[in-house]
Amino acid sequence: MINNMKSQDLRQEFFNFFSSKGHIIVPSAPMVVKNDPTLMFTNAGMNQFKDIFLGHQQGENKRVANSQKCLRVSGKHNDLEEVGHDTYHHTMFEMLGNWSFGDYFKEEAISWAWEFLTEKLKIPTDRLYFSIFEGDESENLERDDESYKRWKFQLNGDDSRIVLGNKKDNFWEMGDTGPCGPCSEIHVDIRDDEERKKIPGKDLVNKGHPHVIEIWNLVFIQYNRKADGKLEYLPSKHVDTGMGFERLCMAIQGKKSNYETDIFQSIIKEISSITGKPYGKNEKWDIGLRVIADHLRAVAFSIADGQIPSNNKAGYVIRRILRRAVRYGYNNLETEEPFIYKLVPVLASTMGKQYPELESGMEHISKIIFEEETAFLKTLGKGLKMIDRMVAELRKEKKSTMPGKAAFELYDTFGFPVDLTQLILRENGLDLDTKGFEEEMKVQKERSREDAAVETADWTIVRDIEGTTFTGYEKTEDIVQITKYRKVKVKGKDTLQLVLDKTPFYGESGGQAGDSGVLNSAKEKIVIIDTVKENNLIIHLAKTFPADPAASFTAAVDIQKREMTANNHTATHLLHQALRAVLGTHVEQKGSLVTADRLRFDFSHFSKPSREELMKAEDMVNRLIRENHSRIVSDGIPMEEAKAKGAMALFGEKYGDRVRVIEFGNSVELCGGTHVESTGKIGLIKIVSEGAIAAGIRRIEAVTADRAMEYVNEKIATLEEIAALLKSTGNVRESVEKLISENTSLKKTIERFEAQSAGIIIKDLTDRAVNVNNLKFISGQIEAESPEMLKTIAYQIRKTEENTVLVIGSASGDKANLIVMVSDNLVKERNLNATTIIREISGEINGGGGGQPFLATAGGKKPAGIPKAIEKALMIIQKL
RNA sequence: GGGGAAUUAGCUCAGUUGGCCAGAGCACCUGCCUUGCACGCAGGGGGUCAAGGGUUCGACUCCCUUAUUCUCCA
Repeated sequence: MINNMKSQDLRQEFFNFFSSKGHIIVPSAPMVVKNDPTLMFTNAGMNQFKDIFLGHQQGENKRVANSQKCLRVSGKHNDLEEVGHDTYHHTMFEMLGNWSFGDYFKEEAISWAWEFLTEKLKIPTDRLYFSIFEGDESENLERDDESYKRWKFQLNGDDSRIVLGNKKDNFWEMGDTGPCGPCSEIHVDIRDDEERKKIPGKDLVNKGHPHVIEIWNLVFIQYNRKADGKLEYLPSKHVDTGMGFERLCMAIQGKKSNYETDIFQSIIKEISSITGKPYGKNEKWDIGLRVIADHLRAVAFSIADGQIPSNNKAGYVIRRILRRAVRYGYNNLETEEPFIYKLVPVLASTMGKQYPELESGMEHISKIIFEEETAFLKTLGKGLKMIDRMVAELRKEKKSTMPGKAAFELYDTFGFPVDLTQLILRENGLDLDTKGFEEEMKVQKERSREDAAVETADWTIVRDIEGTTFTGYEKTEDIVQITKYRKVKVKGKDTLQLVLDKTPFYGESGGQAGDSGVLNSAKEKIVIIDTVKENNLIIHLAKTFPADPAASFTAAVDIQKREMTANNHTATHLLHQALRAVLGTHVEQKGSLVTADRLRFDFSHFSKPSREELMKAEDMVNRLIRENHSRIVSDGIPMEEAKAKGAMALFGEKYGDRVRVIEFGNSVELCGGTHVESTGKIGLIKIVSEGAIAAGIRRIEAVTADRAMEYVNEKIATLEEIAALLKSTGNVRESVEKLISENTSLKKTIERFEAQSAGIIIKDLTDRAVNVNNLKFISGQIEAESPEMLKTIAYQIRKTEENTVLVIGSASGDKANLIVMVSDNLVKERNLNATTIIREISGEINGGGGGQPFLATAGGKKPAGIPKAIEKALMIIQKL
């Protein structure tokens, strides 16, 4: 069956085949899911058609086929830590599929699968096995005889290649409820003839043998599972098939491993040439090569879909995958420099034809990977230093096990992978307390979970009305009634939540802060601090509970705050447009916060925008403001129409949803927020700051309208004040520069003078030195500007005089300072100690102090005691 | 959203229960040596120890607040 068809041709063959059977070939949906909160990544071909199966939406075409890029990093059959150790697990893979939405069913699906595999691709029938659902008594489900008959027909009446499968293997369900049905799998046996003679392939189906594998699953959706667990027939039946592309290539190209197909070999060859580690020579190298080849695909595709590695959610998953690749490079292939980014062009040339986003985004993808690699290698380097120190310490203490806590600290705080820690320990003949590590990990997880916990009381229902109507687009004041309320305890703090039948209050969402305001009834006034959104429910956070919840209220939004917020929100849209114009269309919104006071806009961009670029963007927004573009709102239009208008930034919306589009001139965005009527109202925008928040993501903060004026005026006022202070009428900068250079030279002059005056004092003091008990005793009260002066003198004398004890004091206001210096030779030879001396004498100035044997200081509140303290010191020396 | 860590010269980093007036390498400047590709030697300049507050005789070191960056968990 060795066919040697290239992967690209094989994929095309699939499209051609199903195209000839009346299917429309659709492009792959993004691998990174933006509009389904239950899913971060596309993990199966059917994801993008979920709504059609659920009956929420009609498909445009009844017959569709495609190749879907998928990512799986967790789940029962896939653990990230396993990828690369075997020859068939992947994080990212392609799923070929053909779909029927209420059109053809089992007969066609089976006969086409047969035709494609055995006639088009010429896979010998004696290598194929077909499983069908055997039925299940507990569900009262019968054997899938339709499929059985059809396969038997294809096999010319020979049913020896048909295998019965149980509910676990051959009954597919989307979730606990929803569409489901029997499925029929096609398995292929790619073992050598010799092995095939020993054990029949039929015995190995679904037994986890790496060379007797499922390659195509045909799912026949004919039931709907209801909430009570019962099954009912669907009015229209669907076909959902999925064929693992990498496996298919392996079978057709006569390889024993997915990684030996041309899909991966081009990448692996490139890694080999960079690292000098060929594939197939050494198991350790092979694992590294496989891991990197696999992860490169996952990471590159994610970045192409706009998901940059970051420190949470989907971005964190991508970061972990990339770091795992770096780790294996470092461990198994001895790479110490970034190199994965160099592989992007090879990947783009292998897969770019089918996935053009790889080619167009090549430079961007490389850059992001390079930065991430560099950052992680730096982290590793730091960790290695730390672990070396820890190993040395363990050795010194003659311990053989590193505590789990230490390894956890390395991991948790410094991001140093545990497996590396373990490896290094092993190389040094040490162990790791893995149990302790796991325990620390558990504590960390619990802490995070606890934080998320909230205590929620049940709703008190006032009126039995479902949901809330938002009237805030048209009004800022409305007559409303309370439908329910409750108390919620978050981290020990009570908040009071009110839900209204309708409300002009905007609930925090889409980055825009919630409204505040008041609810007034005939008898009382309730202050609303904030408004939030929980799913589609608008919840008002109140300061007090109403005494009479059944009363009718006038809800009034804080208009000033609302208007200021609207200024900032519209300005955010204009800024987005301007950044795309100035920096390029790779700029995409990654987050946004709009409050009354300011706006914050996060966007994807790989380098720091220059001052000029920022000014250009700001200028453009100000121009758009002056051009006074009017707001055009299209509410409740279908997603497709919004896209046709050129709407940017698709977040959280599901395919087929009704959406709201806001337009100002050429700015078109999907947005549920509140905006100004025309851009002129904003008046002015000023960018206040710009910085990085993650690799490849920048953040801009800006102010508008009154706040922008305040900002500008403040800056001007400061400048004017400085000019006034400098009495500079012309160039303030020159004046400041002059001032600075003068200042430094003055500082030096002072230093010189201080040294000089210290010199005079020192001379004076040394002149009055007395010989006591075989040593030189220097003492006196001096006038010092600061305690620092005493120190300077003491260090100076220490340098010039030997065999000396110095005791000097100075007074500044009502504070007294003392310093005692003992020459090094006296410390050594006669065991003198400045600290003991100062302790004994500092009582005289009502203070205390300490220091080292050669130098000690003390401070106190009785300057009059200085002479007495010095006297006492002399007595101590005399008594020696 | 929560936890941990870091921030010291232009750059990369040391700085040990709070105390020898804050150090190294690279870079920079001056001089010497020398035809070389990290030259060598001698000397020198450069620090609000992230910012602000507190404790102390004394804080880079301890405590609090803020900012920025890294990192783990959700």
